[in-house]
Amino acid sequence: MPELPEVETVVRGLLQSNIVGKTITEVHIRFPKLILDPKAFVKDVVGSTISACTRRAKYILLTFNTGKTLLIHLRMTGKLLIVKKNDELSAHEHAQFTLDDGRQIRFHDVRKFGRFYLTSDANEFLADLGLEMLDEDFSFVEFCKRIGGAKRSLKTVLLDQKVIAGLGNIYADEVLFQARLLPQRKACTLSKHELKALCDSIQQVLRSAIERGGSSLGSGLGNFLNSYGQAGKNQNQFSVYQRTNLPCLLCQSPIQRVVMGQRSTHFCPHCQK
DNA sequence: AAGAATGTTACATG
DNA sequence: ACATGTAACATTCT
Repeated sequence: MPELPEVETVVRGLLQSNIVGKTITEVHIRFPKLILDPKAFVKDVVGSTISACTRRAKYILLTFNTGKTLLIHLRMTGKLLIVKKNDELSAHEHAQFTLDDGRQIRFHDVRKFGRFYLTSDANEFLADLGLEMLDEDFSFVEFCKRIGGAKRSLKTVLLDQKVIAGLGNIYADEVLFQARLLPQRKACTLSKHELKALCDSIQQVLRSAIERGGSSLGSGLGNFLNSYGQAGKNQNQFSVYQRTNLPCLLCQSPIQRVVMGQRSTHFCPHCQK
């Protein structure tokens, strides 16, 4: 689940929990593939103080006073949970960071796709990622430059993290509905007006999803939860995602589902052009 | 019980 | 170099 709004929700939760300024007294990695060199990682991080917690694309960045940055990618089912350090360990908790105030940050991941990366140069690590759509210095001109010429379909382009950072399968579909554009449209066929609609839709969809605390699908263990273990509310706002054959909210036509680039893709064949 | 699931990457093919 | 397609990762849910 975790796309930009979910990752942003996690980061805001961590900030609210006042983890910045806390020192890490103990680290346990119980799933070795989580990070390149678990032993070196533990050695490196123990004793560090968290100096910042931010987001870039779908990465959570924990910056330490040592100058190193821990980048966490949740992939499909990863979660970061804040608990008391004596809380019983549950299944799928693959890493834990004990803080000097008696709490722990735990990494929970059913499918084990999530990864940690420790770097002394976060900028270099993140250099190839695409536009940050909600940044203060976001520029529509830059957006057009990146999207406008692409010969690929809009769906593929929106999912390409090197073009635009942070959209995933859910929000790509929602954005295209909001912009009234078919996922199959080639990006290079968009008029200036349509590019503007696309740009505005991305920002609106992301902003409102963040306001609602992200999207949580279903009730399983893989479901998105924020750092307090709470579900989001945005799943109730979907216009097309997982609404196959249900009536379009605007025109009542049945929502269609096709597969593009191995991902299920939902759209209204009447409203989207 | 087969198929799909929010993400990414590596590899192959055109 | 670009575009598309497939498999793989690991597990759970429908």
